[in-house]
Parts: sequence; structure tokens; C-alpha cells
Amino acid sequence: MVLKGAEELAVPAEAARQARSDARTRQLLEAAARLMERNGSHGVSMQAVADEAGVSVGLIYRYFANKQELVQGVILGVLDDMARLIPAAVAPEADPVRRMVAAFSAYCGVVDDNREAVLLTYRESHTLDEEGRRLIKDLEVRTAQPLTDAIQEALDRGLLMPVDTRIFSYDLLLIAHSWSLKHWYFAPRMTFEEFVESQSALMLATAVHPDHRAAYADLLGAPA
Amino acid sequence: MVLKGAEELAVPAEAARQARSDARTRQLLEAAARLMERNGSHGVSMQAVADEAGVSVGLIYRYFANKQELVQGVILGVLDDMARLIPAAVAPEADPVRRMVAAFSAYCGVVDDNREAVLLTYRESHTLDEEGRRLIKDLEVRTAQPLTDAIQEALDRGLLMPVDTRIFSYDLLLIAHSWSLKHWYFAPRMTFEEFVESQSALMLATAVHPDHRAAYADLLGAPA
DNA sequence: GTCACGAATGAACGGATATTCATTCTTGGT
DNA sequence: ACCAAGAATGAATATCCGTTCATTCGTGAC
Repeated sequence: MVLKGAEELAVPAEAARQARSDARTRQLLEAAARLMERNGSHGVSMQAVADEAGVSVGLIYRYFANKQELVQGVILGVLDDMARLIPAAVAPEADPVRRMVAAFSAYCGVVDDNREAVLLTYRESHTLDEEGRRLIKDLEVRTAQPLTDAIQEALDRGLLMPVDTRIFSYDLLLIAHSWSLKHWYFAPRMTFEEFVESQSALMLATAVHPDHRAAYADLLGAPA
Repeated sequence: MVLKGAEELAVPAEAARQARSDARTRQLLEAAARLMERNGSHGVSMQAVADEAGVSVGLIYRYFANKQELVQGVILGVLDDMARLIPAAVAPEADPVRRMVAAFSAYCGVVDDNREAVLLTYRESHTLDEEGRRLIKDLEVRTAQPLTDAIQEALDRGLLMPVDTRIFSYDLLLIAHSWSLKHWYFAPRMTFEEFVESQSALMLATAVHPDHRAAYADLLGAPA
């Protein structure tokens, strides 16, 4: 292995260059994301990305080897955001069931803020290569972790009916995604707040053990 | 309104022509579907469709005005199949809860048989025009009808915990789709049969009213 | 001031592909 | 046997778009 730390630290201007390079990368990814969320990756040319970012086409190839790498960057960026935002958004609730609801609500909130981006990940993942797909899967599973942990703890304390954690947590993740995937179905029938409330109530009304249900009366909406 | 019935009936050869035309249309749609389920619509050229169908490129334009119409035909065909298959697959169970499970299992079965086609509908719907998207939504809602009906009846008879039918049925539809959407997550962890069984058990263990749970012990797998 | 080097440009290239249409082939009626 | 009329062909066209690269620009070091 080559020693490079000393060399890098010895050049102070290197940091500034790196910073500008990072900013450009972000700028390009943001421009690409804006366009691709509207039209999909195939509907966006490199020229269009360049125009949107206010740079020339050639410059993109200084930061991304080819279009597929750019697309991959956009999708991974979206998922990376979610993998950061969701754990952070989970309120430090003490009660496991309440933490479960908080995690689910937070997940829905991030989906709502990035509705088009979530759609993009479903539409474009298949255009990536094996490596890209592996990264996506890893990130997505990681976004479900707060939910999984909360469910597991609630189960361990006997607060829930016996369920398969792997399945239950992924079902909840998918239901959160459905606010984006099936927005055309849900949105005309309810607001976002009603969606989260109803889904939470459904989850609680069904999954919480009857012996403990009374403790969460405040989270169960009025019965139908 | 113009009378055209008489004219049509007066020409016997017209029927044969229509039949051949329909067969060609189906042949082209099937070829396109086979290819697009693998590579998405953008990954398939009109030439490739023609080769797969064993005809020339030009002929496709006799049956479809352009590529978008062909893509729309493929997607609507897939959804139409499902809208036919699923109601047909619902076993004529007498008990509403059992009919609910049967409808869900049938839905999952159709999804499993058409895994790539389901993915295609999620990936390519946005390429359609307004009219096409409206048709898709109608068809999809129709596929959920057997589930919705069974749930409503189970609710009316007090067999379920109080839930919002619109939400619960669409959640189940989405979970069935998830066998295709999240195949990479579920498939390494369980077989298709285990997936259906676990999801059914989860749905029953949580949604069935405690007073009636004993009646469905055979459908609830061994508790975790 | 000027030199060197990375950053940035954008015209040009090459490949792919949707669409057209002049032409040939099939078929069903007489 | 012959003749429309529709069915089918596939080479040619026009367009679009990813990628390259010769060239210019900007900036920090000396």
C-alpha cells in the first residue's frame, strides 16, 4: 500500500480543489435529479442536464464516466438522503410501540417530501449494473432498520401480536412508499396527514396485543 | 348515429379479415411484451419487436400508429389479464374471512406468474399519455374489487377489527405486488408459498377480531 | 508578469433507431 | 385465369443523443 496521507496533507490547496470538485458534483447531480424526476433517465439528454446545470456537456464527463454513472449517482443520492433522514427523524420515544409509530411517520414524511424521487428509484433501478443494484438494496434495507428495531423491541416486550419482524417491517416500508407509488389512489381520498394517521391506526388496531391496546388509545383514531 | 350493422353483416369476408387482424395485433403485443418485460420499453427497438414476432418493421405501423401506442397496448394487456384472472381465481369460499384470504392468495399467485409484467407496469406507466394512465388506474382498482368485497363483508359481520376498507384492501394489493417489486428482498428469505402463508397469517393474526380468531386457527401458522 | 496546469467549452463524430414509402406479394372474388 | 385491394416488406431517411477531444479560459505559484 502506498503512503499518500503525508503528500495530501502537505498540499493545502488540495483541499480547496477537492471542495470545488465536490460542489460541482453536487450541482450536476441536483440538476440531473430535477430533470429525471420529471421525465425518467431516458427522457433526459446529457445536453439537457448540462443546460439545467448551466455548464457544457463535456464537463459532465469530467465528473462522471458516462450517463449510467450519472443516473446511478442520482438514485444513490436519493436513497442516501433517506438513509440519513429517516433514522434522524425517529423521535427518541421511550415506548417501543410509540417509537414504531414515530419511525413509520418519519418514513412517510420523507417519502412525501421526495415523492418524485421515490418513484425514480422504482423506475430506474433496473438500468443500473449489478454493483449499483447491490448498493441500492443495501441502502433501502438500512432505511428500514429503525422500524425493524422498534418492532423487534415491542415484540420482545410482548406488546405486539406474534408477527414475523422481517415481513412486518418491510410491509410497513412498502406502505410508506405507497404514498408515492399509489399517490393517484390515496391523494384524492385523503390528505397526507390522514394517510399517516389511518395507516398508523390500522397498524396499531391490528398488531398491538389486546392486553396493551388501552395504553395507545390516543393513537387509534375514532373507530369506523 | 350511423347504421353500420347491416353493412357489416352483409360482408361475410369482413369477419375473417377482422379475425386475422386481431390475431396479428395479439401476436405483436405478445412479442413486444416478451421483450419489454426483460429490457423495458426503451431497451427494445421496433426492429427487435418485428424480429421477435417474425415480421417486418413496417408491418407494426399498420397495427400501431407509433411506438408509444405499442407500449400502451402491452401494459394495458398485462393489466387486462390481471383484471380478468384475479376475480376468476377467487375461490367460491362461503366464509368472508376465508374468501378474503383466498382472494389475497389468488392475487399473489397471479403476481408470481407475471412477475416481470407487474414490474413493467410500475416502470413504464409514466410513458403513457393521460388517457392511458386513466385506463391503468381503472383496471388496477378493478383488480382489487374481490379483495375489497370480501373485506367489507367480513367487516359487516363483525369478524374483523374496525379498519378502513379502502386502505386495508389497497395495502393488501400492494403487499401482493411486493412479491414482484421486492422480490430481491423476499425471495432469498422465503419461498413463494411461505410468503403467501406468512402474509396471510400476519393479516389474520392482526386483523381478525379476537372473538373469532379461534375459528381460523388452521390459517395461522405456528406462532413465532 | 508569466507560466503551468487543471477546468471548461462545444463542435464534430458515430451509432442507434423511430418512421416512411415505393415496391412486391397474397388472397378472395369473378 | 385474372384482377383489384389489402397485407407485408425492408431499404432509405431524418433525427436524436452519448461521447470525444482539440482548443480556450481561469487561477494560483513564483
